[in-house]
Amino acid sequence: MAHNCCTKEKVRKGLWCPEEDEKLFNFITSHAPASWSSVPKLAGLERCGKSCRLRWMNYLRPDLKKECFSVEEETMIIHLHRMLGNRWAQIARHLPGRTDNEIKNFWNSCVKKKLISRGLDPNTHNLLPAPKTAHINYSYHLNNNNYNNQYCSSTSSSHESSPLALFSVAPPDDINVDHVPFIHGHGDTLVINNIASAAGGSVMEEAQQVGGLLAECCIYSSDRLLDFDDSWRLCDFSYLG
DNA sequence: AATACCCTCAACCGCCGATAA
DNA sequence: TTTATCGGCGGTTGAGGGTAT
Repeated sequence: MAHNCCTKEKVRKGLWCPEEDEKLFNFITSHAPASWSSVPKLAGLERCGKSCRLRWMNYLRPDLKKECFSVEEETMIIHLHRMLGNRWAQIARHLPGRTDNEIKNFWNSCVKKKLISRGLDPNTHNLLPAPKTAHINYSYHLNNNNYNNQYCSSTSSSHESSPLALFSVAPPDDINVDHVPFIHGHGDTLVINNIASAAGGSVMEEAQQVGGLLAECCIYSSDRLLDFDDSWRLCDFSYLG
């Protein structure tokens, strides 16, 4: 059923001009309209009430942030999307000054592509079928004052080696936070399967206690994005040629 | 310089649930 | 209980700007 305000004649559509913005802004900030459907007539606008509401909510509201999304906001959006799916309005409630529309656009134009490039399905946040896999020979050693030079290793076979390949690592059953993998290759993406369960679900907290520095790598578990923290670092692995 | 293609994002559309009459 | 209206939401569109050819 059409909204009452939308069925009236002389309803403008399309982009808002500065004069319209000024009329709407002045009206809303100086009145408390009972309903959005009454706004166009009272504010002297040839728009429907829905359009006025949208313009106010998404653009004119004084509490809106105008700057680009921060890294923290992006991380928050990814986390919330994993939990809530495409419930943009709910996600927006956790990000003050951001609108559902803005977050939706940001997701569709930027975040989606980033996740895909990291080998993750943006809808499910699970791993996509890897276009390339490289079984690697990897070793773990601690990079921490208390545990320096402790070392253990595990091996697997290798199909190919490319410094920028997306690769999947199946850690040994006994992986734990005493055995933090060391990664070379900044910007690479390392996918660690089952690390959360292997570490009792608190690998990040434990890893922070282990200490070290953070490498510029992207690290994911197969079922959730792991939170980075500057207090620990993944260090070394080597490909089998 | 001209054209095609791509990307971003503001705005619209259609649907849904809540509420009032 | 039914109907009309509204606010709110998610999906989609298309204008306009940027980039590649």
